[in-house]
Amino acid sequence: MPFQKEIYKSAFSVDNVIFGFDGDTLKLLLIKRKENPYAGQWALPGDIVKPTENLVEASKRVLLQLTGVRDIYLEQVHTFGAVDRHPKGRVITIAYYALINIAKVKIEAASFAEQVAWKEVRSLDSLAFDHIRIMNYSLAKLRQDLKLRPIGFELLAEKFTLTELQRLYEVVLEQDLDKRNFRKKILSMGILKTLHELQTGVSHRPAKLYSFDAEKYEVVKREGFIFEI
Amino acid sequence: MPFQKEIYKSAFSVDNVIFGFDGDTLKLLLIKRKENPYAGQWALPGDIVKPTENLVEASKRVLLQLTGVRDIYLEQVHTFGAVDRHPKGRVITIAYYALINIAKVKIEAASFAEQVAWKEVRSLDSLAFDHIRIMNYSLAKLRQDLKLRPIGFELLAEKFTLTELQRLYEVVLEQDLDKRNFRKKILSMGILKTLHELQTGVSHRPAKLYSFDAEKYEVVKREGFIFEI
DNA sequence: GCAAAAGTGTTTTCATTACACCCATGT
DNA sequence: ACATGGGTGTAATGAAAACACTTTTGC
Repeated sequence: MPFQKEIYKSAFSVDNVIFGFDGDTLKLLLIKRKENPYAGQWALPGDIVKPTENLVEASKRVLLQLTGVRDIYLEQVHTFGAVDRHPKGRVITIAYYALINIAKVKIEAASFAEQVAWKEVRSLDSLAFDHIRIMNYSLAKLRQDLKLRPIGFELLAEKFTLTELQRLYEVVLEQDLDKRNFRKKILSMGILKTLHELQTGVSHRPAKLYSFDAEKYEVVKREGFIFEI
Repeated sequence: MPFQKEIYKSAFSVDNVIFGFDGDTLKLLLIKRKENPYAGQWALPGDIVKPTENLVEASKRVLLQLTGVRDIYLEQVHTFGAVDRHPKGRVITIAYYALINIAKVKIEAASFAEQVAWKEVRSLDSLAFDHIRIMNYSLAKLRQDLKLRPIGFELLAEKFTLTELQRLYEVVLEQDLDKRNFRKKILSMGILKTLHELQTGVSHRPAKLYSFDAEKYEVVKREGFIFEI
């Protein structure tokens, strides 16, 4: 018997903070809980970790089970462990965050999720447990990371215009950026591929399309580079 | 009964990565374990979290019990949760790190610590559990944080010279810094108090003494400032 | 031909870097 | 008087910020 019985009176869970972008606003993937505690309330998709699974695996499994979302890169944010954060016992939770393109995934409620939906981050005021706090913490980390690394490409379609990319940065950072300076900077990083294709079906001058060049990024990253907007 | 029994077959611990500076090298506070697993090996001071304590509290309690170190600011680094990281069961651990001035604390082994000691970070090659990995991860975070915030003052005496401060940055970052530029920069931040006192007992021109001005730092921080060396 | 967004360069400003000599003290 | 680290300023370079007009398409 490795430890005394009493230490087993605790459990740990994972919670996923999944940000999505619809071209206009920043959204969060939430489930409506079917079961108690907090039945009927919106919550982050999360659940207890099984004894035989690693944390990120657990996070991916839970996300898939509850929302149908699969195959995404999750980054650990922080562990929340206040004694009273869960009404039914001592449950600490490890939060993970990710960015995804809303148009690329289909969401589907299952397990103890009664519904799944994308909700605007700015409109959220209450969530189950301490999930508002977890969301705010993750959002702060997202903003910080967005300034240091080229994340954010995940949130767009495969092919995107520079204006779309700029809009994404503006929405996440909640600040306006200068068009010329933004383009100069993002292009000078050498992590975009010009596709020599144009936007179609717009009633104005069509924009050039770009895609994120993961290989170039790897090279640049190895040489130790700092991404900053 | 909140959850099924089986989820209680897991536990969580905290581990402390305590960096210290002796004016010359960066050190890590370690304990020699008295008990199994890993009896006789050096390890980070850590232990299982009790059901009734918050995580940081647990971290402080464990640190005090094992090493005698009290009253320090601990920052959460990351949670490590590989299924096989603990030989006796499923134990995930939340790592905290801190910086302290070696001369200011007295360390004292107790509980399941047979010894406590400061070991040079550069000389470490193996530790109990996955503690080397945890240390490396924390060191990376320390370096990152050192560039963004004025931590590091914790590692020095109340009164210090600019050369001492520079030496600290050089040791942690493992790079040489230009004396004039370092001084220009650190002074321009307005977070140091000039004490109008001089070093004594040195066989060269005595240096001016400074102290960290926490109030000025709070003001500057509120106005949103970025510390960078 | 008008509306709507795309696309494009230059100047100014500021921060970073590189760099060498005199100063105050103890022995 | 010499050895030791303390202390100081300036010029050159490069990055960031500010800023306005022409272009291309659909209707």
